[in-house]
Amino acid sequence: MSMQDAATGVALWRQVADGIERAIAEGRFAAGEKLPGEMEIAETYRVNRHTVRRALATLAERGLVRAERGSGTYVETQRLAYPLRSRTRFSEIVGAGGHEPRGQLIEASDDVATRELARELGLKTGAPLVRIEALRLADRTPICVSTSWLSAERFPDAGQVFASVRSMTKLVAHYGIRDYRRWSTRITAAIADASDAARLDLALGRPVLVVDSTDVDPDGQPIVTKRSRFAAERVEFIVESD
Amino acid sequence: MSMQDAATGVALWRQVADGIERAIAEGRFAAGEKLPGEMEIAETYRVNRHTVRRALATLAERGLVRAERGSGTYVETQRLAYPLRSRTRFSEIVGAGGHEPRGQLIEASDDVATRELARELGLKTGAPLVRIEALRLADRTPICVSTSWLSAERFPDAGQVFASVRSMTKLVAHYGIRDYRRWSTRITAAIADASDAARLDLALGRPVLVVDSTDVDPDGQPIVTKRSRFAAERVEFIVESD
DNA sequence: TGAAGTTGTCTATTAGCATAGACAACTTGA
DNA sequence: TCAAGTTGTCTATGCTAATAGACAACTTCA
Repeated sequence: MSMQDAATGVALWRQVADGIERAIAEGRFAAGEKLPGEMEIAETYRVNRHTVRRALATLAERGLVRAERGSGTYVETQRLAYPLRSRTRFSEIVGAGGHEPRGQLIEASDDVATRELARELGLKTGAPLVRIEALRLADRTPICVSTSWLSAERFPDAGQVFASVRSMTKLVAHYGIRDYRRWSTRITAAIADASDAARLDLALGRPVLVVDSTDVDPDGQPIVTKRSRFAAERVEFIVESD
Repeated sequence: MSMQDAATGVALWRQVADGIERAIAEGRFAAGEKLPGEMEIAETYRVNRHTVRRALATLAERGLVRAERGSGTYVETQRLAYPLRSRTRFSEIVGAGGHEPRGQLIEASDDVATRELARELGLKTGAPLVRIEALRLADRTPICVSTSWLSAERFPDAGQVFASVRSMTKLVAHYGIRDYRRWSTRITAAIADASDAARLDLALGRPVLVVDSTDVDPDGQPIVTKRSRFAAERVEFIVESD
């Protein structure tokens, strides 16, 4: 009576996928952490790299991991809890969740105030503005793309400053503003457009949370108004009633 | 995010095999019971008959089921507990186990006593004997092949009698012996020879328990001496110390 | 800027899985 | 003895799994 391999009839890629999933579930790979390379996984399971790729593909389809070409495959982070209150700082929220907040400038340009922007910022229509397009990440995971408008008179060269400090908090601190608070927040949802989807590494047709917000300094003077698009599958907003 | 079939990466035959094994474990098919035909199983699982055959083959290899050509596939019985004591009756032991004892004559012939046989039966060397080759089963499962020798003088036409009664107990009762008891029992083991293997439905190279025994009547007079070959994988002898 | 390392994609080959049909070999029960 | 039903075996076909190699596309870091 020959002893049967316990896994006969179960595809290799399935065994590999189950193994990786178990490892993640057991916490042997933390959320956001980089998995070993496909070659290395192939060696540990003693299978072909293509077999590993198939296993990872199924995990990616289920949202457990995310592959980044040229970089590696990462354990998908849990949906980030994003509280909305008067003190809302991306870096603090992400840091409190155990992740490293990162930011990167996509584009900075001059703009002029539409009527809506002018009203939000307490300026006149047509006032000169600086428009900053930025991507914000937790570890390696893109969280949101935000378009910020600031007064070009009050924050000259804001684009260049942001490029170096990569943080809105640090940007305004550069201009002597040590504190600010959220003045208004409006939330809606939409389907990511092509450029946002690309930047957020989202599949086509996926939803984003669209947040229009304005921050003011301690004197109540508007500093910046933003339109941020959050990857809906990666965050959940917590509204604290007070 | 398309929902993945829970069984993707698991071969169909494996799923069928697991399903049948679970059904047996849950008692939905009793030991010794006949499974539905391969065609019927194929329909319930909605797979090809050959896929069912593969599933059954793996279960058979593990000893959970046994296929009988032309008849059906049966759930393998548990190893039969076969107590060895002075009152040892195949039919009683098998019946006590909840199975139907069956016997069938393979061959009956005249023989003469070797010195060993003569000693066992209390006869002289060269005395005329009847030799009965019989197969004994529990339900449909072959348990043992036994070669029995009886005195041709005391039990004339024993072969024909056995052919009709199919039981050693009934055979000797036919000659007026209402009771008998085990006088000696010796146990050893061997590999089944080709003919025994075929009769016991054993794979080549499988072991048999070889039991040499002699029964005597209430007066202590030897009745029959036998050499039985039990399928080792289907029985376990219980030696009761008293 | 370049080298090393990563994932993505392509072609190709071999083995196993699953299906289908036909018929043989055998058992069972009428 | 026969018909129906069963398991066993054969051929054939298409699809999936798994392996192998090569190179492209991209990121990271020195």
